[in-house]
Amino acid sequence: MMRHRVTIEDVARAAGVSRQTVSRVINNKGEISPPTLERVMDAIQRLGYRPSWVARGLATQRTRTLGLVVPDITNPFFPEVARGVQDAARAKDYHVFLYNTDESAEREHQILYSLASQPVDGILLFGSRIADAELLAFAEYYRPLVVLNRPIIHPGVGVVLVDNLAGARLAVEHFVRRGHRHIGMLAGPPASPSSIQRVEGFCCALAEYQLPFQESYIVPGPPTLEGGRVIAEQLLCRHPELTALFAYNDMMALGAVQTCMALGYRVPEQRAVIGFDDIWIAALTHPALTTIRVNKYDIGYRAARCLLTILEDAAQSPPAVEIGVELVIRESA
Amino acid sequence: MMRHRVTIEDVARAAGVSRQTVSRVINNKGEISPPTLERVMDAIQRLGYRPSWVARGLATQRTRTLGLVVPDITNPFFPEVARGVQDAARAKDYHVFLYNTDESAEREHQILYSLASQPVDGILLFGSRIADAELLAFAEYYRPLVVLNRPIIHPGVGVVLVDNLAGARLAVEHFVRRGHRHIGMLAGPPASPSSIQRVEGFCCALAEYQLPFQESYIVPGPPTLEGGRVIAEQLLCRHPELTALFAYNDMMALGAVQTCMALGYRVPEQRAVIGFDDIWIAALTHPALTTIRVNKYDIGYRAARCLLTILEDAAQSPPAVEIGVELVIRESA
DNA sequence: TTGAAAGCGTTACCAA
DNA sequence: TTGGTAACGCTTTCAA
Repeated sequence: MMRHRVTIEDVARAAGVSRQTVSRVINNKGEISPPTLERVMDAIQRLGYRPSWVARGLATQRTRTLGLVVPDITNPFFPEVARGVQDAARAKDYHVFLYNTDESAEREHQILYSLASQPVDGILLFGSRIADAELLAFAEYYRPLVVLNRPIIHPGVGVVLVDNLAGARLAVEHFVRRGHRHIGMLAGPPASPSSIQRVEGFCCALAEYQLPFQESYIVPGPPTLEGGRVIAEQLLCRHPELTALFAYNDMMALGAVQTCMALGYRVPEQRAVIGFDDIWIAALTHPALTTIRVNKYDIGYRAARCLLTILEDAAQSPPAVEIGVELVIRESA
Repeated sequence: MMRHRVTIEDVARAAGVSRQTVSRVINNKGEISPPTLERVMDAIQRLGYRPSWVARGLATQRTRTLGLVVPDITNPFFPEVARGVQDAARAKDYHVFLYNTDESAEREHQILYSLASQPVDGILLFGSRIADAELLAFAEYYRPLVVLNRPIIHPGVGVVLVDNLAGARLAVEHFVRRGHRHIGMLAGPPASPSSIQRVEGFCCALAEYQLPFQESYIVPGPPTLEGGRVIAEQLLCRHPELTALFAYNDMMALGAVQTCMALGYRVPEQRAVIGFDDIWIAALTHPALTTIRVNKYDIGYRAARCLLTILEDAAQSPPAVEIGVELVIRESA
């Protein structure tokens, strides 16, 4: 059986000093005479003492803990983001909790407020699906928070923005260069801000190049392989004139490619497809996917850095973190 | 600014009862008269009171928190595992911390002992790379722990075992059925128990079918696409007689397929490849990968269930969780 | 340079 | 059914 946890008290007794002195030693705070230091260190060593995170948390009101909220860690976009967060957190000796919302606004709400009951010093919210007003209300209620792709302006709230507009434009321009004029779009979840932004960028670019457009050239759907398949089929059957498809993300793009091939079109000769994100699989499929690359690790890393900055410098609200995008030309377009 | 956190004290005062009573209400413990209950509930509501996880943790010595340790969440094997863990944890209202060891025994050691300083009630250790003795020492030192693919027998330590031996045998049998006799293996990291087990199963099956064998038919390497490429090239160049390759995991298998094709072999006609794990990408590559499927979500889910059982029933050491495998025949073999 | 005492927000134990 | 008091393990503040 585990014997009584060794506490600061035990160490103090063993070293013949007060708890206070031990506390000073483990926190490198205040001056301590070498002999005392040595005795304390020795006692800590001997007893295998490890300060309790929880007790310390209660005393300081800080747990050195971050909450990372994503739609689904199984979505290939997020592991890299998470990794970036963890690396940044670890460098500052923070721990990170992980939560999945499953794209459900209700679940997200629930997680957010449960997080408020303390375990974390700050929250990273990626792929948020709750309404602006609700997010704002939460930001009001809660402590440090960093959100992805939601242009919220609020003290103590950090913002990470992916240049979705530029990305969509890049895709359209590439299609145009390849001689396409009729371009359809597989949009993502209607509640997803990044989908909304990509659609907007798409529309702008279309207008700019004076390309033909109908409302039904854009169809929303779940951001999955299956979603891509279904939407692409709808698009292609209803609009045979479409020769190019721009997808909200790579998974949908992959589904779209599959549908094209199933329908007997050669890709990219007869139907071209461009995705978004450049998840690692994009380079390995056949045909390899042309896509808009987003540095996912960077999103996580820089978002976490931003959060840590806010945490250490309470007053400051750092400027928005901007994440650039880039066109990666492979085979599908 | 956030005003003073509302505490149980505030609620008690507002409801005109003692803290104790409030505590009873939020924990559904003990009998409480309806009118009191109502007043307390009302006060909680009005004040927006949320019990502090940390204070509760200090008082109960339980944080309802799990630590999940994996080599790298970016490795496509682990997101699903993590998801399983999280779903199981969430069902019991536990939170989960995530850590990456980067396949480094030293880093793993560090994380494990840092976890011991409290934040978690129990640990899930997947893809461990530390030595048996060290793991045992830690199990001795530490609280509830569940490990993957390490046949550790120790009270309070749960074990999840993937049937790697059977998996390797399945692969070899399939090769044999397809007429292959000279089979090479791309082994994983030498320190990985699951790699060791897969190699062992491979050797046994080879012997059983009296297939030709040389030590150099098995070459270890990093469990990545690149690792697979390099090892496959070594194997194929040194042993042109090999017509079939069994890989430690799907990433290596994918690399092996690439090398085969780069070397001018057709897959599966001239060189066949079988992977392990059945990560989701395996079905999407060209050729699609024949592989040994492991239910990754299940690993996480059942491991977490096992840990929670130990936590709730301290004495009990549940039986090992066994995870079956299955051959998935696609195109690469 | 060191120590004593109070406090962080909750639960546990024992009375009332 | 309810309340008082003492933990839980640490840091902070103030003295010595």
